[in-house]
Amino acid sequence: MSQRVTIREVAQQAGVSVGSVSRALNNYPHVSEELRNRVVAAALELGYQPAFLAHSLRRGETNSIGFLVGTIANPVIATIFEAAAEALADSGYAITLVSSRNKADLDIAYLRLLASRQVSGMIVSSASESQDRSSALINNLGIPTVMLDRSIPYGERIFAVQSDHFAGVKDAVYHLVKQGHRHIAFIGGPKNFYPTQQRFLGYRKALSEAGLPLRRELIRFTSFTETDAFAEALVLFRHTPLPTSLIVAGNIILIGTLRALQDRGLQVGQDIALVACDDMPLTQLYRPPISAISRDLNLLGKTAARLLLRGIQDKKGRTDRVIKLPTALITRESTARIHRPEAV
Amino acid sequence: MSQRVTIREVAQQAGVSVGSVSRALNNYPHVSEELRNRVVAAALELGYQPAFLAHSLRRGETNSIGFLVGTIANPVIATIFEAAAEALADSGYAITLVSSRNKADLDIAYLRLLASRQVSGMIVSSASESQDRSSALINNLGIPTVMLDRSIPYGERIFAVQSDHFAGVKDAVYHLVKQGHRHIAFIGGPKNFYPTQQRFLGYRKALSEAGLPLRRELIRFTSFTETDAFAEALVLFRHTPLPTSLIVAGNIILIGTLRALQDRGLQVGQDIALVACDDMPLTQLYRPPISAISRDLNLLGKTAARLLLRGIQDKKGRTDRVIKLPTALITRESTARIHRPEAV
DNA sequence: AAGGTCACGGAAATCGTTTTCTGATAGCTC
DNA sequence: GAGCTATCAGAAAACGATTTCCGTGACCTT
Repeated sequence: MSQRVTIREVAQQAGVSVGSVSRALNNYPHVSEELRNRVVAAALELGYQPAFLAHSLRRGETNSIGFLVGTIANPVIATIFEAAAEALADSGYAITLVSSRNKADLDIAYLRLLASRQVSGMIVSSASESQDRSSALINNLGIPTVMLDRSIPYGERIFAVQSDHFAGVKDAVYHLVKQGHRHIAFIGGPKNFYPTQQRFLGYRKALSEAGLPLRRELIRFTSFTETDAFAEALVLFRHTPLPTSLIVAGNIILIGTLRALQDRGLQVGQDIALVACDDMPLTQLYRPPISAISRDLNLLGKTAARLLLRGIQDKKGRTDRVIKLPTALITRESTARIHRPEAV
Repeated sequence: MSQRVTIREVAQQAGVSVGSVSRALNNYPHVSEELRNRVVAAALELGYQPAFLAHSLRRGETNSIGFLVGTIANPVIATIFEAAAEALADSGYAITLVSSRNKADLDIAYLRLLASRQVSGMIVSSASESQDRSSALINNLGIPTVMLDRSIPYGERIFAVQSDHFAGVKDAVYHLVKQGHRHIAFIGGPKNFYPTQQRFLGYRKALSEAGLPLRRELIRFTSFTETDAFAEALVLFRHTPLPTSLIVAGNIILIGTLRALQDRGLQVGQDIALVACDDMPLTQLYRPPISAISRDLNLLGKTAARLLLRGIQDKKGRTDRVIKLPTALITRESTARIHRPEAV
């Protein structure tokens, strides 16, 4: 139907050679003003759009970025993505987004797909148990890559931007301790998941600094699904005596936990104090509002984009390879005061 | 560094001609089992990955789909995207995702970008005021396109998959009327936004069927931002007498509305009955749980993908060009019964 | 034994650009 | 006016695949 108009036709229309058209359109030096005008006019008239594929093939780069996520349906990830996408688009990159649904096989398959599509760079935020395998693959591919909230692999042009979950949870524990809590429970994501590890380390560190014992029965780890989180939370809530406070490490897990609380007829802030990770509409609007370890998702995305762009351009890996961003504890009614002093 | 291995080297390694390698790898007929094995072995050994760019350039198609959204940070859109992405990936397509942040200029720019990247098809769910301009552009581009929850443009290979918002809101109004409500307010998105239009039509239709008047002062339209929704909701709540029930058309708008309710100290289900559009964790977990007009987002995404794949393959536009999917009203405590009979 | 099909090789055209290489023209110096 | 240097134009070679064309044996059928 609408046959693609090629550079050859533009050249013919303008009465110049093909090479000159290319030089004129790509703002090369040694091109007379008159020629450039003639070419631009012809291109405009014919509605010429350079063929992306031919351009990239010759240039050897696609100007596109591969973005691998565990699931984009997680609003936290989606927000980070959007911020990064804006920054990358400003620099002329388009993003190929692949979602592995947290399946290890798909992580690998998608990384290969992105490589075969010759992306100029990658941002990776997958979350399967295949950390090692996919890290190794990322190293081998030799594509500049930014790991989002993941531990960094050993490679040359591999970078990472992380949130300081360790400090975040430490702050949260301090806060709870100050409110008088001594039975502080913890529900985290998978054990080999970087944010979970950092949060748990912060939890342990803060407890030990406060002189409180680490109680195995107050600690649960779960997968990323609401149903698993629900089940693990129930296990925790069946324990007697009920812990007086709880730190929930993850927004999906929070949903499962809240369901479990409602299932057991427990009131947030009344029967148990609650701190969530990541401040979302749900934590703000819940009754009572839920204290949260917040972080600037927008900044996270923008930083990842900037880091990647530098990684793509710089031949020398001179820049810092890891950037750690702060968290901030927002206290709300869910941790306002202790309502069960007898349990403390 | 890791020099790309070309088809020529594979041919040499396998001791066959370049053409045979291509035929063997692409499952062409007239290729002996033995040759195919030899080629596959050589390819595996060398770690050969066909160059995507060269392949696409010659074949004239990229096997990639452009996906344009207003914002992927909206969980409803993200969920639909994920479902569609899975189906498309199964058919060997990768997705280039662009997010216009509901800006009209960016809608146009991104559509052009996708076209210049020679995507095989597009799924479009943008939501700016540029409906007409972008519709016209989509028609001109001649790329098979599925509109997500949008009115369908006139073009040949343009399709649409929509939710039956009209019926959904009608059901909601019927439900409220049955509960005894006669002052039913409505907060919608932008007026030229297809779902808003359909929902408002359903609202009007149901009111008139129930013999209730359409009261201008009970109807508000807002943009997609929480802050705008908050402001519009406040205007509504300052009106006296307060409407006894409210239908909120959109999940972002719901957030703003809930904030406004809390700001005014109004209790959901107590001071005002509430029906939301789209069932989300927030509607389920809110206290009291919020009635919602639900729809199968997964089905929506899968259907869009299927429709697009058919549109790409079929030369003849024989298939239905619009698919409408049902909604289902889920009643919860937010509309359980009237607590202010005096106001009815 | 003639004819047909099948399985391949080898070379070359093609996709639509960019980039290199080779000239050509103009302007300048002396 | 010869010689030299910028400055550009035009032809052709890439980029790495797919695809076509032609040719050649080998095998099968009748």
